[in-house]
Amino acid sequence: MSAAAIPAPPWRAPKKPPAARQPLSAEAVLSTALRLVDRDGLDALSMRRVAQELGTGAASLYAYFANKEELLEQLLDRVIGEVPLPSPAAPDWVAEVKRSCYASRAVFCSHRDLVKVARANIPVGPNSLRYTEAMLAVLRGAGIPDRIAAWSLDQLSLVIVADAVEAAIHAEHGRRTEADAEPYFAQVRDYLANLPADEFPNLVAMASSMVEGSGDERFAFAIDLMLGGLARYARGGDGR
Amino acid sequence: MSAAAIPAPPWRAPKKPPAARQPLSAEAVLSTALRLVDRDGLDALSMRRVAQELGTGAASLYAYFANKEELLEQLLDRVIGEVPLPSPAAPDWVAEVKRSCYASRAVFCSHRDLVKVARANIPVGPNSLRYTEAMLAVLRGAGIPDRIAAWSLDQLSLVIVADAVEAAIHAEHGRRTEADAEPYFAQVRDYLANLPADEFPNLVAMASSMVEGSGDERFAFAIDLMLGGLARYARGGDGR
DNA sequence: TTTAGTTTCGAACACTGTTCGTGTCAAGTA
DNA sequence: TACTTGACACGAACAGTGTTCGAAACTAAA
Repeated sequence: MSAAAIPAPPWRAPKKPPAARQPLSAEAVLSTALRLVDRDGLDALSMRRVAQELGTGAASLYAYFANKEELLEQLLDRVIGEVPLPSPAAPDWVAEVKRSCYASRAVFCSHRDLVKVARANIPVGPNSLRYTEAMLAVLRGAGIPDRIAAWSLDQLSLVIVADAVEAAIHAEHGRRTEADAEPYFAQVRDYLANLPADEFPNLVAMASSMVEGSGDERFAFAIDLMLGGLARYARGGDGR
Repeated sequence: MSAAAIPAPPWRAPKKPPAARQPLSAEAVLSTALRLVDRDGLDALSMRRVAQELGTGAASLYAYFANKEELLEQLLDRVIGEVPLPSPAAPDWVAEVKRSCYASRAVFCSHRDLVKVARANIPVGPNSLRYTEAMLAVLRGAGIPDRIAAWSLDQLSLVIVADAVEAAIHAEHGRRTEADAEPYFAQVRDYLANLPADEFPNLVAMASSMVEGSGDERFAFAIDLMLGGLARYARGGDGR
C-alpha cells in the first residue's frame, strides 16, 4: 500500500493558503473543527468559519456532513475516543468506575464547551459504543443486574456531562481556577446571606455551605452518591 | 398645524391598526413568550415572533429585558413557580423529596422543551429561591449536614432537569407516549443486538436491557439511586 | 402651548445554517 | 488525442437570527 508511505496526520491542520491544501475530507473537516472549538469555543464554530479555515466555502462541507448537527455528533465521538477505557479486570470495580468518570470529565473539560453538544440523544458513534461496552463489562463483572447496570450507566454519563458543562460555563466566564472563581462565589454567598431571614432561614444559614467545595470535590461527591446507591445491587449486597 | 390638514396618501399602506393592545409590560411579554413556547417549542421563540404576537417590533422588548437570555431566565423562573413546594413537616422526608422531584419533572415536561434553558447557571429567580429554600428545609430536617444537603440538592436538580430535557427531545421526535416510542426503541435494540458480538459482547447481550423501562421508571430509579446514597447521611445512619 | 423626557419601534447590521446551480477537473471511452 | 461523463467544489443567495441606533410618538410638567 502506497498510502502507508505518507500517513496523513489528522491532527496536523492544513494551512490557510489554499495553494497547498489537501483535497478536503471528513477527517480534515473534523480536525479543523476541533481545533476551532479548542481555540475559540463552541459558539464560534460556524460552518463558514470551518470552511474558511480550510480555504473553501461553507457549501463544500455539506458533501461530507448532512448538516451541522451531524458534524458536531462526529466531533463529540472523536473526543470521547480520547477517554481511556476502564478495565473489567480491575480488582476494585468501584475504584475503576470512579477513575473512569474522572478521566471522562477531564477529557471533556480539555475541549472547552464542546461537551454541550452531548445532550440526551443516545450517542451511537463508534467510540461511544466502545466506551459503553467497556463500562458495562465492569458493572456486570461486579454482579450488577443488566437492567440496573444499563440505567446506572445512563445516570453516570448524565452526571459527568452535566458537570463538565457546568465547568465549561464557569471557564467561559473567566472562572477557570479556584482562585479566579473566588470573587464570584463570594458574591453569591453574600447575596444568599443577605436574603430576608424570615422567608429564607435555611438559605441564609447555609450561604457558606452552598458555595463550598471545589468543582472536583463536588463532582467526586456526586459520583460517590451514585455509586453509594449502586453498591447495594452489586455482588455481596450493599456492604461493598 | 397645517401639516395635519394634509391627508396621508391613501395608496401608501396605512400603519397597522393600533388594535386594542395593552401598553406592553414585562408581564405581558413573559406571558406571550410562554404561550409561544407551549405552542411551538423553544426553537420557535425568537424576539421577533414574541414582538409580532404583541403587535409590536422586536426592539421594544429590549426596554424590559437586557437580552434574550434574561427573558428566558425569567421565563424559566416563572415555570418553576408552578412547582408545589415540598413540606418540611412531612413525616417521611424521603417520600416528600421523591414527590417533589416527580412534581418538578411533571411541570417541566408540561412546557415543551423550555427546560433546556436550565443549564448549569445557578438559578436565582425568586421562585427558584423559594423552591431551594423549601427543599433545604426538608433535607436539614432529616438531619443531613449542610454541606451534603447543598451538594445533594444540586445533583437532584441536575438529574431532574436532564431527565426532563431527554423527555422533551423524545417528545419533539414524536415519541410522546410509550406506544409512540416503541418503534424507535425497537430500532435501537435491533441495532445493538446486531453489533459484532466479538467486540461488543455486553452490548449485544444487553440490547433489551438498554432500552427497557419507561421514562417514568428510569427517572424513579435515578432518584432512588441518589436518595439511596444520600440516606446514609441522614439522622439514623443509612438504615431506612 | 411649549418643552422635556420617556417609551416605542422601523430599519439596518452582522451574523447564522442551508440550498441551488454553475464551475472545475480528473477518469473513462471512442 | 478528443470527447464525454460524473463527482466534487463552491459563490451567491435565501430566510432566518439577536441586537443596536436614531428618529418618531406619546406623556407629563411648566
